[in-house]
Amino acid sequence: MNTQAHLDDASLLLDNQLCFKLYAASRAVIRAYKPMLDQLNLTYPQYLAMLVLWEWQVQAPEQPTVKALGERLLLDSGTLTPLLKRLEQLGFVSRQRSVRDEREVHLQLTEAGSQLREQVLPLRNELLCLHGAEEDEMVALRQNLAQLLQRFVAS
Amino acid sequence: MNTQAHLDDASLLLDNQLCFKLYAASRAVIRAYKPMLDQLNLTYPQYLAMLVLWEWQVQAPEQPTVKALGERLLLDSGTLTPLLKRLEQLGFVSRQRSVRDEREVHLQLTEAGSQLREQVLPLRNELLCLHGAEEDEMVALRQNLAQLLQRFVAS
DNA sequence: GCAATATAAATTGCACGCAATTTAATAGAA
DNA sequence: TTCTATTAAATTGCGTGCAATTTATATTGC
Repeated sequence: MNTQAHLDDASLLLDNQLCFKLYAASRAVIRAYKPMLDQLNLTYPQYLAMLVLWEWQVQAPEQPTVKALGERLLLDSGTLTPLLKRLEQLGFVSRQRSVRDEREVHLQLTEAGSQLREQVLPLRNELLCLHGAEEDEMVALRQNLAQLLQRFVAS
Repeated sequence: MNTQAHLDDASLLLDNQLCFKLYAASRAVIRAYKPMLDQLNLTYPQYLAMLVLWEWQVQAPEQPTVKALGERLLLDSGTLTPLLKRLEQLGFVSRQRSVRDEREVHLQLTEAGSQLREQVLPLRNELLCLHGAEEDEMVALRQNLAQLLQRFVAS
């Protein structure tokens, strides 16, 4: 019973765990988004999916498949299929089997889904204001996270 | 249909979203922990709960309640009750109603739960090595996250 | 002392995440 | 061509997260 020997090792203290800080911060930010997302009738991962679809509408000629969306969000079909069915039920997205390759499902924004974007910007600015988010600080953190993410995803 | 007006606004691009980076990085790190946690027979939030219990064993005279654990992990009884029942089934934790206040449930490490800690340190070092985590970088990121977390939890 | 309030866990219900499997369709090799 | 391997979604099962409610107990205000 040499418990004491381990007390000196602070590396397992919760407060020293980067992994917990990440986990807690991520959930805290999602929680902060909730009031805004409630107004849009979206959950947080649904919102992220919509961000990708709005972006795709502009940048790419063809609508993305479930796989392409999953690569962007780092999510698999086990998560995305039911999520997309809900977005379809909400009337924001339509899903259709590819004619060229019937394994694929293409995603298309409906008019309502497309127009939802207009509501996001003002709500999001309000949100950032509310939490006094500093632009500089956020840019720095984002870069740090990108680095970390790359390291861990690359693994 | 002034879609074009919004194209110029890059603030809604996924890659510019701090919230997505946080969310993705958090999941990536959890994924990286999985091989290690599989060896310990723990899920990630179960591991965080064990970290708190190991810490508590040393620092506080009395065993924590579910509420105290929840305050530390920022989780409520809806998440913790079933999680703790699983830790109990695994033989790592025992739960007992407080005698003084029967609303409370106190948590105690079993011998197996206490001993599990011995296995963590070497596994975790291996993990950090594997992903080439730089100590400096991690400290900086942790501080940034702590700041962000405080701002968003304080809200 | 006792009704009203507050508090701690537990429960319920729903939406993720993700591993593992299944289904359907395509691509590739012999 | 036909058999095999690969691929994209969907499905299944389990463990969170979290809002909302319920249950049981303790505290309070009168």
